[in-house]
Amino acid sequence: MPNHWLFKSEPGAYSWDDLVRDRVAEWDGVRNFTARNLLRDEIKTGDLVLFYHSNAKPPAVVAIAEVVRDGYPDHTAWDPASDHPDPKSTPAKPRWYMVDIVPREKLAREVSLDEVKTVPELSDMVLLRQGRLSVQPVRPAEFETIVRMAGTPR
DNA sequence: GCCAACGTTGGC
DNA sequence: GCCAACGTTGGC
Repeated sequence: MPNHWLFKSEPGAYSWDDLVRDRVAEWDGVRNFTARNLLRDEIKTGDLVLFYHSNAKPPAVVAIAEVVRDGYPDHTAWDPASDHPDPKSTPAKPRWYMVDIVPREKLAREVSLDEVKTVPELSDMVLLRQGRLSVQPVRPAEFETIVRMAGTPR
């Protein structure tokens, strides 16, 4: 069984449409140890990802992506020309990790953060409990609930 | 643009 | 190892 996750991205930086255009993305630039540990150790090929637009109007889950490569070192960390270099990370001792994802399907309609907050069975989502974590686990039931909401008119 | 929450850094 | 200072995220 695949595991389920939620990845956040600011659409101004990298949107769902960007992923569709690129067909595959290296999920680079994550610079948080909790998220790093998930990327390095837990998130595996075949896992499903809720793609969330943060800092959007409204912030919302917009689509489903799929992991196509297990965690590997984020090479942008030791590239001084990248958007998020970290001199403490080297090829010999990588500090940050990433996975590759591909677009799987856009939700029939997006499910906003406000809407997530109204659903009792979603009240324990990491999205609500620990709002700032940009790569986070999602329970299978939570994943199913959101997908179902996306197919159901308000 | 503001600011609360919270993760990270570094002095001690 | 503690904790103050600082930086970032992200909702509003």
